[in-house]
Amino acid sequence: MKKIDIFKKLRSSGLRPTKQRVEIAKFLFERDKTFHFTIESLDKLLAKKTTSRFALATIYNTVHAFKKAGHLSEVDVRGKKTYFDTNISNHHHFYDNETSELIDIDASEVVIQKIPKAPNGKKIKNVEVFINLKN
Amino acid sequence: MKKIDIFKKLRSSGLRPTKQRVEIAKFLFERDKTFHFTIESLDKLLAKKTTSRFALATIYNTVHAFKKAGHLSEVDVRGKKTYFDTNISNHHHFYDNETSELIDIDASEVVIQKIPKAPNGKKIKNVEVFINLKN
DNA sequence: CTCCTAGTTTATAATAATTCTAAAGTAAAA
DNA sequence: TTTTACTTTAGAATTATTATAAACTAGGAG
Repeated sequence: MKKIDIFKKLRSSGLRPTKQRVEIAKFLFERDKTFHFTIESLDKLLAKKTTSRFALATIYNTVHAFKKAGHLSEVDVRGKKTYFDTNISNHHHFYDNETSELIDIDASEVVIQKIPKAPNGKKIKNVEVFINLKN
Repeated sequence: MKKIDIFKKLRSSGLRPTKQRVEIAKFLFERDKTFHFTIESLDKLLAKKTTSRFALATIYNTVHAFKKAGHLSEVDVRGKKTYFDTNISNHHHFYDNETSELIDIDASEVVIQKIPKAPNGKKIKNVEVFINLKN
């Protein structure tokens, strides 16, 4: 994804393309594979990769802005830290407890044959399959 | 579950049946239906139900001891608080975002037809299905 | 191009959930 | 009954996250 596209992506979602947002967006979205991270890991990786310095609050702000705009999704993982995912399509996850690592599973890789009805007055928003791994 | 059984349950899992543990265990396990809670909600409910007072640290200690002994399970829910479940059998959950409420789904209610292989060198520990609800 | 304004970044403080600590208390073995 | 190891407790410490308020900046108005 080129810089011009990053600009478009930000603009179209009502986000001013500031220096910080562009740098973080480039880091997150200029990838072939999907990327999973926590704020902490992102902070460390950005510190290594770029010469700029980002306040932690900026990383929180930016990641949440991207999430709100639909450019990032949040993953349900047990634990204190919040995990984010650059893959925003409907999909599932492996979770490796040993390494605290998430791996995407394409929606087509999982077929559910039977599922219960939603309780009275409620509807099913989405179904997440979470496969815990061991060695 | 009678008091004597609570004693046995604690003893058999290497936990001294102290006053606090017995009271908390009675509150958690003397139920027909499974019970979902966070430390905060348990603390409030205990404060209402019993005359005794428990230090918050004791509730944390006790709940973790029960979990370690296999009497409670922990549920993956996105958010800051940790959810626990008195249902320790393999099962799934509905999650109502509006009310932050969990509802158990019996393992037999969900049939998965197709699932990907675990990555190289890893095995599947368990599969959790999490159904998000909306109104 | 320059000024203005609303949106942004930043360092730091505040909050929330949880864990740690060390002293006082208690269960159960000796 | 005494001893010892395990528990409880209040409060401090830690960790992740959010709020605050002052300094900064992008982009439009003139």
